[in-house]
Amino acid sequence: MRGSSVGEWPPAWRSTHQRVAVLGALSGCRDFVSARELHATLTLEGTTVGLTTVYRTLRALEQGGRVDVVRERTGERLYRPRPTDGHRHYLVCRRCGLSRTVDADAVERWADNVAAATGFAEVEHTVELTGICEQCHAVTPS
Amino acid sequence: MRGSSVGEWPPAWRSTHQRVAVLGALSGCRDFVSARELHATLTLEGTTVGLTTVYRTLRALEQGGRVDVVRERTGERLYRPRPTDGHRHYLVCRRCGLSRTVDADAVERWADNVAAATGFAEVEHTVELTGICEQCHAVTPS
DNA sequence: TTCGTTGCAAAAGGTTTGCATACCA
DNA sequence: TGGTATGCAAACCTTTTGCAACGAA
Repeated sequence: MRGSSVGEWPPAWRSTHQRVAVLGALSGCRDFVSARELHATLTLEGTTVGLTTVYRTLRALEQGGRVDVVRERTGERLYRPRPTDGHRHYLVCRRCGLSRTVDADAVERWADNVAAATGFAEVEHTVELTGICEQCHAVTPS
Repeated sequence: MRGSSVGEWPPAWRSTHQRVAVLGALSGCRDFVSARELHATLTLEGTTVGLTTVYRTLRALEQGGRVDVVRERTGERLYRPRPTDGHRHYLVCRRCGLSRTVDADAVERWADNVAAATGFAEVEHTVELTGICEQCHAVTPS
């Protein structure tokens, strides 16, 4: 979305072992994960972090534009570290969760045009693509 | 409003006064409404309908593809009757909720191309556009 | 009469908050 | 030391479900 400054989030961001752990675990994820999954992973690793802290950290990252967020059908939020600057769009497998970055220039251009044509200001867009990846589809086509 | 030639999703769809009321109230909405708002509206009108029934009716309409659904930032679902067949995309004002149908052929084509190029099956897409409408922006630019 | 539908209450599920404690800078 | 971060428990919100009563066909 437009207008999010990617630089520095909270004025004072302390480096605690919990935050480092959350960031580390998140970085290790290639696909989208929920706060609960992240918390479970950390716990299994032996890291002591509260679920609340995971939520708070993810929210801070989200506000800072450092992660991409999609919503499950249930409303649950799934997070993924943002590879580079600017936002990305993904195609996520509904079966296994595999995510794949897709080229979304066409959508970006379209969104810009809509913004210009409608008179709306501060137009932001969310695009979510889901499907069944080749592997999953091979196992159970329908 | 007219409800006779409605469609036929659930194998057996009984016409109860509650369902007629929900459909009527929903039809009267030009913009997106939540289940709670719909329920409140009906209650104010003097119609006795349970919140549960509103949810169930909306879910049935959603499954039958008779309403468009968007998600609030909070995760809350907002519904709007679908004008015609085929799904639509909207540009919604974050201040007043005003919604506007936008031409989304470009996005449809792009989604189809992505589906074809990635090997994913049953690709579905969700596109949500939000902004500040001209009126609201005139009142408080930022 | 039959069986889908309703509504209340309670559960579920995810996310946020209050508040006392712990700890980084 | 000062003020931020943490974590537990409880609160919140929206949505779903169990179940007995109801009512359309």
